[in-house]
Amino acid sequence: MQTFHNLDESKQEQIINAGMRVFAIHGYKKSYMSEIAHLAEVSKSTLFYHFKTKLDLYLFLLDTAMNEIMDSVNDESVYSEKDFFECVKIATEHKMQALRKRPSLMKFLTKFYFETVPEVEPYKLEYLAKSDQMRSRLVFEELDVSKFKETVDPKLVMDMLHKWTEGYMAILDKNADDKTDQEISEFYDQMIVDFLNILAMLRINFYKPEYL
Amino acid sequence: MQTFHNLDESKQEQIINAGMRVFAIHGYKKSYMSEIAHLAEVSKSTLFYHFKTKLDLYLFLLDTAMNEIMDSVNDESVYSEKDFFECVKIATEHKMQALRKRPSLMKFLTKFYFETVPEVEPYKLEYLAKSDQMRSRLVFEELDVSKFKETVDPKLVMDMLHKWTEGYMAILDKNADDKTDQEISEFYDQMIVDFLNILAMLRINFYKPEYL
DNA sequence: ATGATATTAACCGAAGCGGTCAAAGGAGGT
DNA sequence: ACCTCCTTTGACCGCTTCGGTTAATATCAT
Repeated sequence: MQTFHNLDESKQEQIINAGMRVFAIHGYKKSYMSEIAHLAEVSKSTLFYHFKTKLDLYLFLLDTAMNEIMDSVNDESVYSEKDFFECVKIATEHKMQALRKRPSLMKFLTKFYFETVPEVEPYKLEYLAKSDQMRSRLVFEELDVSKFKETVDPKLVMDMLHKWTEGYMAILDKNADDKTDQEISEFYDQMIVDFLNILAMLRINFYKPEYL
Repeated sequence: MQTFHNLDESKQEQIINAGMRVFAIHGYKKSYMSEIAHLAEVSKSTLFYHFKTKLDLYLFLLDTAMNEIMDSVNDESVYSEKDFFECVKIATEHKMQALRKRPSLMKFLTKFYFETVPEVEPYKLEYLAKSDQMRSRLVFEELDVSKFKETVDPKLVMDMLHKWTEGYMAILDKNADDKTDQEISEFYDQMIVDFLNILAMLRINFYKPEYL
């Protein structure tokens, strides 16, 4: 693991992406070092050279994932904006950029959270502590919702947009296995376009006329 | 497989649900007969008594899944309604009922579609033929969209609702592994409630006043 | 009791897993 | 050219676990 950071950055990326992806899809136990090695286009021995055991690799990826997600979320620019749609727009674009860089990150962490194998159990506490530090979900509670018509429930709008993005991600997820990185990027681009269109449509119809 | 239909219906259900669920989560190769047996609360030998091989069981589940999905979708009641929101409402409730009965069905079929193991490859053609018979997605093209305001794009609304349900399903999916069937049912109930609320909200704000 | 059907624990050979090791590249200094 | 050090790899090993078999047992209608 010390030797790992001396590698070409591109090869590091390959191994990290391959590892997260395989662990994200199959979970700890049903992920095999041979599979990760194959996807990363290195030999299995190379993995064992840089990481002494499978668990070592897993924990390294876990650490990497948690650091990256915290870096991307703890950006102050999101918290300054108070207009509902502007804020949602900025936050989503942020999240999108992070996921675009490492598509399997979220799924990897979620899968970890639901792991039942005893090897990884001890590390969940640490994970919970770190994710508490992220106040991402609380951010929307202090938003200005006075611009909405009375017939609109802001919480429902929030939920609707959230589920929409989850759905988009899920659709990508199903098809991602045989997509190139290029195609996945284009998919995210299309997603942002669709999302902005929806935001615009909702804004026109949900805001009181005087705020348009 | 002939002996299987003589069993108590409840035990048949247990085995079908366990099988679809395990195959849906792990795919063909990484699903183990021992795992399915454990989840179905029978012994591994029992599975091999009713189904000669793992592939036999898989193909039986595939057949069952395709028949059930076709039965639920080919219901004429969906096609008669022409009002946008009414039609979406009916179609979604239909789908929901089917998934509620067998939560892993869709995921099982999707997973099958993306299988790469040579054993199941030959059966994909048959699957494609059958799914072509289902005209579910075409149904919305002849809907009456004249009631919408000019600022609303019906296609975008349709897409938004579709992604929303996909998102809800994806969220369930992530947590489903350690949920009881009872809890999953309640989850679907909540989903229907949320969905109807969203439909109502959209209808009020997207339809021209004279149609409310 | 008897025969047919349904279920299981114990078992088997083969495959595939995590992990090791000796040998071989490859980049740089001399 | 040679040696040195770091990196990579194919071949290999012991062990687990898989799909599948078998023989013994449980269940039940007649």
